[in-house]
Amino acid sequence: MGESVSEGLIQPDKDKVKERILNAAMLIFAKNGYHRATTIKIAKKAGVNEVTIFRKFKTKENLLNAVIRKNLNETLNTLDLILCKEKNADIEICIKTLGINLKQFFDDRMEFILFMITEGRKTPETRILFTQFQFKMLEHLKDYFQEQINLGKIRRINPDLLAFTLFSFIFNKSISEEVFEHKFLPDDLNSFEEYTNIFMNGILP
Amino acid sequence: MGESVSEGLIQPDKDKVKERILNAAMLIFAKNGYHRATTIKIAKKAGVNEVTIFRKFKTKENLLNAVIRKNLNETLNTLDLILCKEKNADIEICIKTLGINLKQFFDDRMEFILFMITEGRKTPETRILFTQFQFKMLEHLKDYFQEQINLGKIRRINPDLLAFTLFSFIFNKSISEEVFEHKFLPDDLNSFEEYTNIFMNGILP
Amino acid sequence: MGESVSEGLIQPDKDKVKERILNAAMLIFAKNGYHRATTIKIAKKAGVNEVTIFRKFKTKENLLNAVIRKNLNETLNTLDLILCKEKNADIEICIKTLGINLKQFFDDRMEFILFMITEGRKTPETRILFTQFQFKMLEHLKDYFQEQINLGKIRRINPDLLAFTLFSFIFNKSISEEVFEHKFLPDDLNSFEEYTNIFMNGILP
Amino acid sequence: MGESVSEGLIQPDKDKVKERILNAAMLIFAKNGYHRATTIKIAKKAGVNEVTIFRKFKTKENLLNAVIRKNLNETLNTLDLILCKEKNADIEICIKTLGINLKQFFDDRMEFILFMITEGRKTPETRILFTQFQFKMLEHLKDYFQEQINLGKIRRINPDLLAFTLFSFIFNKSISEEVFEHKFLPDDLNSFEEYTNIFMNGILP
DNA sequence: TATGAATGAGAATTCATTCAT
DNA sequence: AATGAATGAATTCTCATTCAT
Repeated sequence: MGESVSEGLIQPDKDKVKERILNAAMLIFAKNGYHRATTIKIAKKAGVNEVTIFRKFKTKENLLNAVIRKNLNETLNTLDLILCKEKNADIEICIKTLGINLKQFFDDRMEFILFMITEGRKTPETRILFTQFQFKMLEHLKDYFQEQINLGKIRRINPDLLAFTLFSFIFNKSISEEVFEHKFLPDDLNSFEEYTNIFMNGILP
Repeated sequence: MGESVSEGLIQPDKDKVKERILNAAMLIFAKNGYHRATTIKIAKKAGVNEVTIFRKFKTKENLLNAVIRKNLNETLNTLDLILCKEKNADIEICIKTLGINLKQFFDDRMEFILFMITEGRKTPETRILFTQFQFKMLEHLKDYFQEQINLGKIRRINPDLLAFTLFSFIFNKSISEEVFEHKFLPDDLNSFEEYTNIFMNGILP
Repeated sequence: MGESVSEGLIQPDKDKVKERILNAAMLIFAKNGYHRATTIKIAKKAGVNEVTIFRKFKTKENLLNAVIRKNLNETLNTLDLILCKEKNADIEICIKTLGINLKQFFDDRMEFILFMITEGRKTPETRILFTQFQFKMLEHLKDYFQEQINLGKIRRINPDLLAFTLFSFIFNKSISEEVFEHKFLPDDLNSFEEYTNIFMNGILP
Repeated sequence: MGESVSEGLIQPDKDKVKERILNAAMLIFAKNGYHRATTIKIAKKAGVNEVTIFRKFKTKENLLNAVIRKNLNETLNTLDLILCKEKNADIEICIKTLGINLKQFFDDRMEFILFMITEGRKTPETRILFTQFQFKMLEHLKDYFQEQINLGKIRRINPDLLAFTLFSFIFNKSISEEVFEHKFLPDDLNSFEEYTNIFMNGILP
């Protein structure tokens, strides 16, 4: 129905097609990996003719890059939202909330992230792009910790290391749950509670 | 016929061939991913005829499973060595040494681990196998921490969580360095020193 | 709607479009051969939309024929000019000048002529067309020689043969220079001078 | 030895396959041109599976080059035979015989030569190869004329030019008959007779 | 009339796998 | 037991051509 004949609606079909292909490709790529993701599967999923893909993206490799770029950008934007929100709350609460949100964020995208880790590594262009993704995330966290150090709320520790430590725990929890059959730490909420405790107080008695 | 100098001898080369194929396959798989790793490339690397692979392993999928099983076993054995060594030392020293060793261990195998993460996930059999890998590692660490808790050397915290926290940091450092262009934390030794400090004392002033 | 400033005007551009397509097609065909010459390349060169080609010419094969017909006609007209000019001059001068002009004429069109030789041969219609091209040229030359024979300026020799002999030399010089890396006879002017000498006096001492 | 059961026949099938493919390719290429000559057509003609072509020659382009190289070599060898034969006979007879032989030689290969002219021109390697072909032929002729000049049997004229002139007539006759519908000079024997007359005595009365 | 979007029919090429020796 | 030769099934990609506006 929607957008047609006249109706006067705003959004024309214009690049809906390109968009549809990108979305389909993203799903198929993430689920199957680059090679098992055939252009015909993608075309079917997108509801277009296979050739249309080549008209729009020239080569499969190109399509891959377009998919990565698009999703990375969207992902970075979402990330900004998450990271900016909690800055002024109490530090313990902040870390917990941020953890929960970030975990959800990774969980939602883990298939794509794993895809990036393996396929993205091969072309230098996407490798750089993907590096930015991690870098940006870590920089955000680092800034937050730096600020807290300046405010005297935490000890003077290398804020890069703090950022990396926190990131590792959350990212790894997400990746483990996606990759392995077995959940070593079953419950997110409790885990974060406990983790924050360790992170803040250390393990010594 | 050809190469059999004399018929009746013990033929120690017997399954050197199978071994050679498995080693070659492991390298080619890890470097290229399952699909880019063609049987002909593997055959060339192994110095055997392509068909020999099919004689020995029937299908490429089979070869993949054999490779994974073999490498996972070897890997688990190596892991045992690392994890058992340091148990009785001072806790801080122990964690640091273990970190260094584990990091080296991951670095050496990261290509294969990444390969497992992506390709292993697809066949249930290897997925289970791979799960054991993580499980075993975490169990070892957990046991260590449980012991330390019992000895009163660290507070009563969920030892699973402790294991997972430590593992995350090390594993993530290794994976980051393999996947991303940019090293966020440049130096292993210093990083571990600092990390151990946080891990043990927390971040609060 | 777009570009039609006002509806009712005479549109002199009318079949400028067809013309533009034909010119573009001629260049692309000659440079690439029929198959490498894609309709999209032609469209781009002509500055029109690909579909316009099909509006105007129905099929690519049709376009080919139109191109050939057009260029052959233009070519034949140009040829007429060259061949008619020199008829009354001294015979040696005439042959030399004609040689130079004809050579230039071939050089300018050799890509197209080579294209005709290979692609034109395949469709009977264009084959006939192209045959006329050679025929007309040879007839012109023949008439000239017949006339000279009648005037007693040259011996009674088969004028067809004379025409063909002269034509061969010039045509072959042009084709050789286009096709081969190496110029066997470097300089046109000298070569024609010498050639005319042989042609007129033979090789015997 | 070797290959087989019994039969004891000399010629093993060894590279008959490669040979068969080359021969089939040569025919299909010459008849259809590079693009119309599909690998499947070639495979069918050669009586092998399409893939075998790629096993043996990697790419279609490669096959093209192999075909050209092979045929050019065979052609150059045949040429040697023709050009060497008649050196000591009477000059007029020699030229006539050589003409007849050369004409036959071209007629037999004209499809391939035309194919070379158009497709060979595109890749530099084959272009050079093909240049040699013409060069060799002209050098042979030139040497012959030089000798005759030294013996005082013909006037002191640029022997390169003599070679080129003779070659042009013969080559052009062959090419014309292949390309055009219409034979301008119908009969080879008579034509050569007459041509030799002109070539030796010139056209003046 | 002109065109942006879409497509069906092949094309080359790759690859795991089987056959015959 | 091992291998060189051969192949069927897929896959990416190209191209002329049609559709809908």
